Amino acid sequence: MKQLPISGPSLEPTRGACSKCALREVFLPPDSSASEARRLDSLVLERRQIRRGEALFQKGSPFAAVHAVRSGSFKTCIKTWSIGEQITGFQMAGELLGLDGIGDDVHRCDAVALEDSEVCIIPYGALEEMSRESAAFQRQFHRVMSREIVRSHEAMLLLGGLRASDRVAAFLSGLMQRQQALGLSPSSLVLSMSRQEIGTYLGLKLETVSRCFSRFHDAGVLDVQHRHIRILQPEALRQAGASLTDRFQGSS
Amino acid sequence: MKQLPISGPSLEPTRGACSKCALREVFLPPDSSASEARRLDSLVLERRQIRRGEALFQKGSPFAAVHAVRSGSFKTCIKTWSIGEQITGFQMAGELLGLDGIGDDVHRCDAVALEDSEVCIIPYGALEEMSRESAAFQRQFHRVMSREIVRSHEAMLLLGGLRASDRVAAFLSGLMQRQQALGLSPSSLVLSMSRQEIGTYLGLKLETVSRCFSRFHDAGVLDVQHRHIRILQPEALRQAGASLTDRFQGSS
DNA sequence: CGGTGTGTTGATTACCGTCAATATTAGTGG
DNA sequence: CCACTAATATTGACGGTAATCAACACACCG
Repeated sequence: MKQLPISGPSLEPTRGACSKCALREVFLPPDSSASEARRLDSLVLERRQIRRGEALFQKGSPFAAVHAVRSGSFKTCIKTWSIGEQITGFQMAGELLGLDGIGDDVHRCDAVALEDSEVCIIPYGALEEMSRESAAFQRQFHRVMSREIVRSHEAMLLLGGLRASDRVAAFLSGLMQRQQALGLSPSSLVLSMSRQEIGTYLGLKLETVSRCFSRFHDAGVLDVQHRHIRILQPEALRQAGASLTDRFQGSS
Repeated sequence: MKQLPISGPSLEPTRGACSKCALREVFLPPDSSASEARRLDSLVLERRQIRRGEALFQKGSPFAAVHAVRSGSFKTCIKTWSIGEQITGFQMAGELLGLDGIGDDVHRCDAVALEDSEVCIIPYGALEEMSRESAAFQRQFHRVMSREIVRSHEAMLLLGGLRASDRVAAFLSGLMQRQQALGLSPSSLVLSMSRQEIGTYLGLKLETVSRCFSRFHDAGVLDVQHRHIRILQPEALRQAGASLTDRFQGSS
């Protein structure tokens, strides 16, 4: 296996207020004031560039800050002696990293950049303080944590209840939705992760993932060219991976 | 499928301060003062008895409070049209229910009592308020949420990376540890959930769960008699389900 | 232009799911 | 208290899905 060095000397961080970057989506309620935006900016004292393959933090390293992905993308994974690794999530721009560390002041997983990326560093102490001062902000932070819980419960559903092809379909649907939320093309996407990594996330082997892509391709649902994916029949995908998007109660 | 009515007219709630019940373990740091304990008690205005099979809350119902299991046990599950149900966790005495609801002010899963149970009702508003007043309490609450995130990440590991028998072993190891944390016998336990439910949690069919129990029984690792389990070789179990308990980094 | 990492495809196998029959328990009412 | 029923659990035979092993194709990089 490769080493995953904690990233070396920083590249040049970009400039610009965080209240205007994706962080706004995470922390500011839709109807927030200018003063709240200023406060939000004051949280982020520092940014950091991480190169592809480097670790933002690793399991066991002390927890001090939450990170917001400003650009690029990450995977979070648990490595074990017996299994290898389980990927617990992929994070793209505007999403948070490191909430797992609050529990014991120590990170419980690795966070590795899938491409050259930049994160905003939000010191946890400052976050706590601001939560105490502003009820609105507190609420928003709790929402973020709660949604992460729901998200991983949905991942459990995916792992526990779906056949291979449906997992892949649900995975792609999810990526699509997140891209769309960022204002990017909803039908065309470039995967920043390998088949191996998708498999590790979905509880499948890379060959199985590859076969699923091929089958969707043959069926005319997707146009697959390595990591470039175009969704030709979004409806067919949603149907295959219906479990995560349907909000029905199975009564009767 | 059975109906899961929101529980009817309450049974008689028990008396006694919450700072002395299992809730203490959850919310009070080890070195907490008496005044903090009093404050904690002030959070819980009400208790509620839930009968076996009844729902404490259901997906879609408005979120207003977090619940702490005082006695008995629960399952939380997501029901979908296509899959049936995925159990996202089992909660026993001293554990929290309902954190999923904070995100959108609506519960995202059902919580159903596995046996006659009692919960403490902690209004979320009061919890927010106390979090703003006491940094120590705030920290503790964040810890609880964070640990729930880590817990479900570990569940993903289990679902994605382990063979059937190892899932069952890890599941039993986990139950054992939690029993032990409550000061109960670490070697003997009575399952409050059916094989079906264990299977639904572990992403397996009930027959597979049953077979695993039988194989462990034959191997002399467990003494299985329906829902009464005695662990004869804890070491063998831990070894089979090593993934969740090992804290190593897979380097080199 | 090789070489390495990544992805695709095929053949075979192992594990778990499915279907089905039986056993055991708990819960109910005589 | 016992008989009866429904729910839960065990066990077996069989089949399907995904893992494994292996060969090959393709891009990206020096």
